[in-house]
Amino acid sequence: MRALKLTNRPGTGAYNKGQERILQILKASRDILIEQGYNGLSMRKIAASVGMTIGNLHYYYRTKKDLLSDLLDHVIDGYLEAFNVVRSNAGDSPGKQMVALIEFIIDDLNTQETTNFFPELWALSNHDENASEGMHALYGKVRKVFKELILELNPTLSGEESEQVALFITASMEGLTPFVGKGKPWEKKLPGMKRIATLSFLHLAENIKGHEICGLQSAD
Amino acid sequence: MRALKLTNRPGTGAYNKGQERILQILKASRDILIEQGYNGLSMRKIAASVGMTIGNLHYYYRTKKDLLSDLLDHVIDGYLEAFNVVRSNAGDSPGKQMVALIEFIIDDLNTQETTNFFPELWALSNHDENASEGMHALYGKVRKVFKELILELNPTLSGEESEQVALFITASMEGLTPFVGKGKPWEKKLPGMKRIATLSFLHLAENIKGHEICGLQSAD
DNA sequence: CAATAAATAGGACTTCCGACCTATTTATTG
DNA sequence: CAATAAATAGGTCGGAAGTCCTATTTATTG
Repeated sequence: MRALKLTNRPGTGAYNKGQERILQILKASRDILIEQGYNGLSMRKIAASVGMTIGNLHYYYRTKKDLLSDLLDHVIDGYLEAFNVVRSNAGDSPGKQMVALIEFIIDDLNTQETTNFFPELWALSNHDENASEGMHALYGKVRKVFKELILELNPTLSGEESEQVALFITASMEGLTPFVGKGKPWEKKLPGMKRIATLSFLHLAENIKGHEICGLQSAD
Repeated sequence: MRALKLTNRPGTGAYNKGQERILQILKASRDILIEQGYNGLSMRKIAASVGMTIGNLHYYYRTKKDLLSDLLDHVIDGYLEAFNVVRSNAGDSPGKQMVALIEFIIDDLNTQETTNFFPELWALSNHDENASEGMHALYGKVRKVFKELILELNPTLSGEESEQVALFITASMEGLTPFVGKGKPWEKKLPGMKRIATLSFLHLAENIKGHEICGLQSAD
């Protein structure tokens, strides 16, 4: 069950047809965003792709900004759902859970959607407050899971310290996107990156000491 | 000495004034790209920012595509120059050189230019062949340096293996951009990320074994 | 079936965009 | 200073963008 705000027009989506239309709009928008980037995303293209008129599209979304907001929420929700599914099926051991999540995230880089969507989201987040919020909400939830797993693997860490390690690990994986993503020059090295990542991150989580992170403005 | 193609119009930039104009155009374009994203970058805005007419701007750059190409080369060249300066001043020990480069790259994330420019570049590279080429040329040069340092730190690795470790390390650092960059929610954690990164990457480079990377489709 | 609201089509308006063209002015050079 | 090329201003064109408005059609509900 997805909990979308779904436009901000009173009445829209009350009938079944309207509900379906909104999903069609979001799917078409997502496809265009992925294939052509935000720069290539226009109300006219979306309407044409769905097979409706611009007037009708504006009946569902008064402004492009409203549509983008719903679109980002929609896509982000999809990722969170998939992430939670993987987490649920990853067994009990924190080590195994962490490896499963790392492998899922890195494998997922090799999809056209992820390869193209996230760089677009990062760029948008630099100039769009709403995109920034959605993006950081997503990553915050992912980090929270990693933070807790790291705490189990390394109980000497404080919550703050574990969170920083989680930040480093999750951010690092995202950085692989423009390099080993779908169609990228190092796409074929994705398995190697997965091995290095699991190895390196697990070692980091298990062995890092708190004082190695938070050395508050220490001398040389 | 920068070696820019500088437009593709015969004659342009022959006089001193023209040379300066081109630099003004590139600087204005860069500022707008950083502040408003590629979506907000238009010939009219650039012309207005420089204080010239659109007609005059088109005299220097026939198309927006030409301008973007020169702009990306311009900015990328700047980064490469800075990177090479740091490398030259980092001493002889491969370990120290690597730490210096890691610290430089991560510190640099905390500038508005880097924070905003690179996500824009990554997104562009998904839909613009020319942007993709320039971007991967830049990262290729950075990786080459890391690859050689890693080989010195860990002579048991093959060239191929060292390159993959370099890929992982450099990509990981880039991933920090949308999180600890200028104005980002975790900006204040940049020093912590720097410590974790140096620690983790140095350990990785020194201790990883070749078979841990290239386990060619081995069984479990 | 009538009433009501949702969904749709089609157009119109304004703004901005990239690109082009033609004089005119400015700088350089012989 | 004259000749030549560079640099500039200003206008124009077609197109695409977002937004809005008004009928008209369709679906739901009492």
